[in-house]
Amino acid sequence: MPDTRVTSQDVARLAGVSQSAVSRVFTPGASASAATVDKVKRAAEQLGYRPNPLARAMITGKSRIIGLVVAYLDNQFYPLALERLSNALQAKGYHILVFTTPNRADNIDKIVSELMDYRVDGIITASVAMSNELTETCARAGIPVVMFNRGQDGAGLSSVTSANLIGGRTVADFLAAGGHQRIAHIAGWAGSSTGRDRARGFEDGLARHGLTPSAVIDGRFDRDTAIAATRDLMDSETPPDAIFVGNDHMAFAVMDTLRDLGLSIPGDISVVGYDDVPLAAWGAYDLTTLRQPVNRMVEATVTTLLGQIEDASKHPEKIEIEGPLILRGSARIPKDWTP
Amino acid sequence: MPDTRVTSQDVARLAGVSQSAVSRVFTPGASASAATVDKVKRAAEQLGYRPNPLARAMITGKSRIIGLVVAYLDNQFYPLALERLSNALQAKGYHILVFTTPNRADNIDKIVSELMDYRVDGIITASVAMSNELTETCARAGIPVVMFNRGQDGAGLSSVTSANLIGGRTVADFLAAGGHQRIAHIAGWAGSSTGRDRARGFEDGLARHGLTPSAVIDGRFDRDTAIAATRDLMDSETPPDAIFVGNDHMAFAVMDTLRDLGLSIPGDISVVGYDDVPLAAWGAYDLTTLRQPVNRMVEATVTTLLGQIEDASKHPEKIEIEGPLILRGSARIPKDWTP
DNA sequence: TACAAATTTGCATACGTTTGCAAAGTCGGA
DNA sequence: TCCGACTTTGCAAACGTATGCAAATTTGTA
Repeated sequence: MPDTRVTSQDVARLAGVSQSAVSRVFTPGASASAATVDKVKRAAEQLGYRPNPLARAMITGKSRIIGLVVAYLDNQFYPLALERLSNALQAKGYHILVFTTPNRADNIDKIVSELMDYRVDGIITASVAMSNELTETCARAGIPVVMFNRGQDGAGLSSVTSANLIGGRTVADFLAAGGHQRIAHIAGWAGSSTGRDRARGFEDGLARHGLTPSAVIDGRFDRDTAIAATRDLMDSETPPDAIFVGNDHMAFAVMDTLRDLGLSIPGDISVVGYDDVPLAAWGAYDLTTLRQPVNRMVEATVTTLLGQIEDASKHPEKIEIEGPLILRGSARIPKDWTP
Repeated sequence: MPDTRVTSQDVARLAGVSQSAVSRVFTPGASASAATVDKVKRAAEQLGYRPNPLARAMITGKSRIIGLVVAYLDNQFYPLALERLSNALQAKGYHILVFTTPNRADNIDKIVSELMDYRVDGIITASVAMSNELTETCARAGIPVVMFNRGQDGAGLSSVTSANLIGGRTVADFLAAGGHQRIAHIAGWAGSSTGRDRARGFEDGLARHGLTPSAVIDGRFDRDTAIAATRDLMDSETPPDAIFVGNDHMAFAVMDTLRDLGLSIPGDISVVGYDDVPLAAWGAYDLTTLRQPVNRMVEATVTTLLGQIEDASKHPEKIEIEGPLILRGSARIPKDWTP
């Protein structure tokens, strides 16, 4: 009957060895004879012993805990990423300590302090930007940070994003090839690299076709803002016949609003999103969107982070992963379209 | 310039007091003179000292970490709950360590072991059932557990759910009053208390009106299963004119499928869900559904859990929270309907 | 068989806190 | 002014593990 609080001492006593021996048996790198390993394992099994990760963390300085800072979970993309990240890290013996935050900069300061208190081995920020000052703090404390789905100008931190510039350009090509005349953009939050890059790629892309967006509005990655923006666009003298929306979450709001106005999609107007969250494939929206390959992004995030944890001399890297445009029913498809 | 790894020793040295004094200043209950408090705070500020929670956890046995076990994050209800839980717990100085699991029982065993390794102060399981054996293990280890959105027959554990029986009954009343003739139920997973209770409440409710469900199919809280179930239902000789679906997540699938079949909602058939996730309010679905008051459920969860943590003698309690039926456009509304 | 090299083992210490205990200090009232 | 009651303080021992070091044991080689 395995009971509470059994320590390496107890195991040592039962196995007739020293506490150090027990420790060594449970420490991957350490040396112990086959005989000791056997005795100790047997005793440990019998008592139901498992090493205390907290005590271990104290002495090694490694907690095997990764801090995850996340802002909003209402955009389906993030829970999905969280789930995948947790699975991948669990498989490697790490766990995720969650910190939620409204996207206020001052708040992040506090949160990073708390993270450092817990001696997390690494930090993943999802949809959250880090000030340069904060970057510096983490670097000095030797805690690797990976920004997930957000970039940063300085070379200080690792980041994993999709190829937002290329993605924006692809959408531009697609909409231009579709023969749309007035193409508007409800952009992702201008305060985020992700939002800016998609917008820039999009405008660049249009320019190549001699076009320019009929309007660009900051949607702030927010549903209500996107709804208001859509209303404004459609109220104008020359409403758009296509809208590229900065992410799927807003695109759904846009589609709801357009239908509210009695418009047909894509008959009257095309809508293209960004992310390809599962909901985009559901019948009610059937949204044409540029996929962010969440699996590969998660994989890259974990690899980079663990790499930096295991080898502190490793340099931060900025990883961009390209995703395809997923053709569905919310936007007119050009004849002979090839991506 | 606050730097890495400053300990209470360093602060003590600078402040000219003993290390214990520093500890006492940072320990809420302890006694220290105003003069010491001042000296220590000043020194701590200057060095950028913050107590190490791991060391604290070692000695007190309290980690201020709550383990959260969660199965699937694709049903919007759970990320939302997670976010709220995290916020509420953070406000109380606790943090969430996430454990994801496919819903396999054997897996849960391992996960609970890991949780106990980390000496979590409490456990919240969301949409996950606990075996009686496991319940026993936690009880013996003195770790309080609250099951969120899932109940259990034995009296061993606390649980917080909505009033699923009453909810199911309310939906039955509503659909019966709407004059529907053949009412089917695509139920939540029969392996979950939540799914069973809603189904039972629903059948009881119909019985009161002298009705019986035209069909009951286990949808397993799964989108694909729900789609298949819907197809089966509509393929039958006497297809239903109303479907009560065990949760919103499946209800969306049902609506997509019905529309695919060219049916009009609620003209040809009414659909009612359960949860009232944000998506239910969006234009594309506009789903009539029974609300699970997530805020109050989270509040109750946190209160119960922290209560048990702070007072170990407290008994587990089973809390049920009633929610209203939210009337929207997916189901015919009876004249003069009052809940 | 003997001896050097390599491996295994135990001892003791460290990690950064909290806390029981006893000594020292503070305060008020007679 | 003196004494008891109460508060504050420092000392030292925990908490459960990892690890450097030196002693002990095993292994390999001539």
